[in-house]
Amino acid sequence: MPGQATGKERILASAMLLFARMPYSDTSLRDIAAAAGVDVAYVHRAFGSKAEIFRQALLALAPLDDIAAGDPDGATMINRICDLAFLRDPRKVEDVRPLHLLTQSSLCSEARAIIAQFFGTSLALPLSRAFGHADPGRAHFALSLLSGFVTHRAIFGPADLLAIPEADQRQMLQTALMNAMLPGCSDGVFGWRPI
Amino acid sequence: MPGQATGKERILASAMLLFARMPYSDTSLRDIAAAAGVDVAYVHRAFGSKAEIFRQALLALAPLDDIAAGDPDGATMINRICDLAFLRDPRKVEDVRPLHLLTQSSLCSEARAIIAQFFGTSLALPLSRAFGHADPGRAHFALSLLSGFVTHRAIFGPADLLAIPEADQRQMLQTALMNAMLPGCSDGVFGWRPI
DNA sequence: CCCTGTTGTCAACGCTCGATGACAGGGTAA
DNA sequence: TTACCCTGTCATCGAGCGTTGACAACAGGG
Repeated sequence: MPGQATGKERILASAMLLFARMPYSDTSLRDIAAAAGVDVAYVHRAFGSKAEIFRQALLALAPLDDIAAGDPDGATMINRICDLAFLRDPRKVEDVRPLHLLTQSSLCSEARAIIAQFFGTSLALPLSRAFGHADPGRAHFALSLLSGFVTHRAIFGPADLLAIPEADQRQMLQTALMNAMLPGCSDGVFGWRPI
Repeated sequence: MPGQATGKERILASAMLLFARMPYSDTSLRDIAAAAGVDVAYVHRAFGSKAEIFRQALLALAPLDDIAAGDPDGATMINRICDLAFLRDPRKVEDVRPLHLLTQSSLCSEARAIIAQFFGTSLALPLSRAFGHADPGRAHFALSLLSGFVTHRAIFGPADLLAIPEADQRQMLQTALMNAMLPGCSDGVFGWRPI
């Protein structure tokens, strides 16, 4: 945490980091306070409640809205979505991938509505549109595979999976998402070829 | 809970139900005790610890060991694994799918090790073997997609996804897993044809 | 100067949690 | 009968949680 930032900023940065690293219920205000170098009471005082801190940490990830910019085709869209699973956060908050903050707390009731809305409007909708609105359910299906991959890798981190070079992991994920979106995986509608 | 069953049995049945419905950390021994109609102390006394109850609930609900019975080929193995996501519990414990118990608590640190071991030894290993040990990382990759689908559908339940007939959902999932396991998805090594 | 708001600390509250020690009934075997 | 385990209850413990009230330091404006 940079010492130059104000306490509130340090709290939010710490919250983003910790909420992306462990689920909502496992992240205590005392942990956040310790990481930000302030008192527990001030963490609560500055934001009002724990749920509000989480909400603001989620909103701070807002740049994900740009994902549908330029009305991309299916392959491009999937490529961008895969970025969320592999690219680090633009603010370079350590090793936090943007999607981690969504998946880590997906089981938490306070966060569920926000996350569900994000998946629906910011991801599934543009993804479905990029494939010609073929079948909106298919977009949700593909995204469920994506979030599973992100969660599984982050939580369990099976050695066998991590042994695969990241470029190959990404290739596998892209293929899986593309196949999920295309009813027939071998027709190469968008010039796509399975590996 | 049937009144004829012994206390220990009622506790385990309640634990299976509750652990599959909400994450480990949100499920208290007091909830389980109330559902089983016994005292909190006995829940702990009868099993030793909360983690042990969870472990036994896991073992009881998903007879995952049978999944590799008969040394099945890849397609059969994937078919059986999909059962975990769609079939109800054999004991007909309400609407609980076996995999729910695994995915609901996957984010909880206390349950993580237990679940990780389950995924590794009871699922990934036999799945990998069914495909000729080709690439153990690929099995973990496929399983991550599976758990993502189960979790996503259970937690968010997007209307567009639920609108797809269950048989079609299953077909999509099977295809996705098969494609994930096969480096080339169109060669039909096991007589498999994409939808 | 005083007044006021922001930033922050300290100590503590009430609550829920998992876990324990003491103990009671009831069946069984010696 | 006596001894013993299994089943089960009651009261309680210590720890961690989110939250709150009281208050200190410090700034800026009148």
